[in-house]
Amino acid sequence: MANPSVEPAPQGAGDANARRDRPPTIRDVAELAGVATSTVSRALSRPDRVNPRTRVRIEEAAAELNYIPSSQARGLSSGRTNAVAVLVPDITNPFYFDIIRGTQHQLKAAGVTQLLVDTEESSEMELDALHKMRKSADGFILAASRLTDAQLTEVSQTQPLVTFNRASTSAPTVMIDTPSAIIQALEHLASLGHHKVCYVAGPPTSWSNQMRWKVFEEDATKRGMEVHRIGPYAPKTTSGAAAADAAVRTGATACIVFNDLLAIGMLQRLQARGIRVPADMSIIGSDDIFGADFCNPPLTTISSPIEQAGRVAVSMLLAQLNPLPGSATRKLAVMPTHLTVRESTGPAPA
Amino acid sequence: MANPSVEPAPQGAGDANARRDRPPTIRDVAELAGVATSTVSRALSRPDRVNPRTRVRIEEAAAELNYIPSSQARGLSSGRTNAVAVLVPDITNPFYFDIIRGTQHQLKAAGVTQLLVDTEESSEMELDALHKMRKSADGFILAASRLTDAQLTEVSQTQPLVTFNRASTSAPTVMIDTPSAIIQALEHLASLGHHKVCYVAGPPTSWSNQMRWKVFEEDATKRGMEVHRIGPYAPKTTSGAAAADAAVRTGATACIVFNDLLAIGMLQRLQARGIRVPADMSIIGSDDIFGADFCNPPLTTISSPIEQAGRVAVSMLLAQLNPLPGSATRKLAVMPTHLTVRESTGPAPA
DNA sequence: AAGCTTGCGGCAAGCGGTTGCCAAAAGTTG
DNA sequence: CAACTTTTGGCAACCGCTTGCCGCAAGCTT
Repeated sequence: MANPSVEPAPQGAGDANARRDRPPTIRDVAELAGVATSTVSRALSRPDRVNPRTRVRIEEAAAELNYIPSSQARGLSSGRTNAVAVLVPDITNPFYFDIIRGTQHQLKAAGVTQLLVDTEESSEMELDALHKMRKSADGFILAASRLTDAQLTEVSQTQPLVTFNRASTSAPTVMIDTPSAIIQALEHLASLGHHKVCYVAGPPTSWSNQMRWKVFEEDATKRGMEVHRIGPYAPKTTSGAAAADAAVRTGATACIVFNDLLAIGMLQRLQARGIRVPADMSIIGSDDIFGADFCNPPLTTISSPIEQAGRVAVSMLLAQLNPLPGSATRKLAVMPTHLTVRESTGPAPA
Repeated sequence: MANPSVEPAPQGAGDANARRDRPPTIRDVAELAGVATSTVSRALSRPDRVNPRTRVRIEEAAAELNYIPSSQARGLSSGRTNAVAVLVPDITNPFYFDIIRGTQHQLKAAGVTQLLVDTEESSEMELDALHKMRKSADGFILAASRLTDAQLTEVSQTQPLVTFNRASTSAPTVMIDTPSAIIQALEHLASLGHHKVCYVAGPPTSWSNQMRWKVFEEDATKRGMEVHRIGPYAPKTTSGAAAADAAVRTGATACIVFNDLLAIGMLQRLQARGIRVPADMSIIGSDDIFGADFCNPPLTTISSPIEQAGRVAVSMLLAQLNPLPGSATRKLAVMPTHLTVRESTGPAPA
């Protein structure tokens, strides 16, 4: 049981850290530096509150002991956890991966821990997580929240949160500019001579699904197109087959699909059925997820800066958590979108 | 200072929770139940330690107040955080998404929080995270660790961890059975008449990359094949172009590629250059990630139960954290693999 | 040089739980 | 019914860190 690190260090203080078996606490540092724990605490959190000389001494002591403050203890007294929970409806969906990537990146930069939660497309689970974790997270990022407006409002009164792709009057929101994207997509289809278009709907509880449909209908009607709508479908490639079959039956020559996952699923089914894309039917997806560029044919899709959106969401949340006196907190960020034309769209069949 | 919760509830106890502004603490529960906080604590953690009647009373009080113990405070005294950190080299890589999915799922089932960390393929960041988070996580799962054996050994002495896809004598490991998979793949290629094969290498620090190459070389040589090796390449689709070009230059008719990401990148490049897959060259990937089934052509690949591997990793870690008297902790889990033949492999060109 | 401002750092009271220890209560036994 | 054992539950001391309050000493003013 002889712990080799018990041996006194020959001389260099560099390896003094290994001396204790138990992780060093603030008290150890205080003792080593010859000050009170409170001073150590301040030296580490508000450095300008202590004399530079003392601070240096403390920092050296801390470094020597290899001291790391316990986030738990810190959280206990400060009431903050230094963690943010990110709630996504489906961790399986590459779209959310991109979001997670963005949030993770930005949170890490801010030294905040990310708590990832998969709500499995269920508003109950979402609510439950929001409730259970209210003590363990300083704030929440709700990606594509399934909550009702009322629920959202209620929750946002208790805890800081920002929603993503879900409009809310009560909480800051970052949104993907779907409307203009849908219009771009319809413009593109119109220019290719399509007259009969179909919207392939995603989850009914998805706010962005509703928005997309609304704009789609309005704009397509305005253009005098024949408008169809099918769905709802689960936003997964596996739902693509059913969607593809239904889409074909509508007689539309082009589809704008709720998201890329579904669109890719449709692509596969259409190919299996010998329906050529884009010769027989054009397909436009949404999100430009991983895979959209190398599927077959490569998917024309509405590109959104998803990862960046994740970053912005974090910034907004952090701004809310640590309000800067000067700047008012931004309540809404709209991320620009554009249509990425690849090979799944082409001229309408004659 | 009148505490509103002192008012007796009219009758229904259901909405009593909304009464206090501050989240209820164990003290509130104790007061409501008319017992000491210690009793509440025990009633909630070791129910058999208190009288059933008292326990029921406490449970009711807790429910009424909507009490949720603070994991922070609990952790402070118990020394546990109820969180597990999962370290992945690159959160961008779909392969790790699958792992994360698995760990997330299993951790959630166990009521443990997942702390996700992207180490950016750097052993320093990995070490750093391991160090910085030793207080905030009860254990670690290292996916495809970039650490040296020595580092791994050292770290594993301080904190509970399990490695994934990284052999280790010091820590429990879950591995993908790469060797047999590579052999299957070579068998497949041999049966298609390929004689010149090329291994497209991934990151040199990746242990599984080394293993794959080792087995590849051995087995291909045994079969009397002409063996090539190119690389290393970053495991990203964008590295695929360079890899494809290099692969073509070797004169090999088939490649086994470090992973699907790289393989898909190669596919794209080969197509762009007019080199037909599989007519001119066969490609075999590894991991069967999202996208491997719908790229063009669909990728023949080594399928691994990645998500399940994540789950197993969690189980092993949790077993380590809460050792059951009876069962010895498993030190190694090997996940079976199989070759999924799709359309990127075909007969060797004449 | 005396009086005053200001900066620095210590004291101690929490933050919300857990847990060892012990006394009171309840149950057993002869 | 007394003596003894077993439960049950309260007291209080932490866990590691933060922070309001306050005293001291150094720096400044006149």
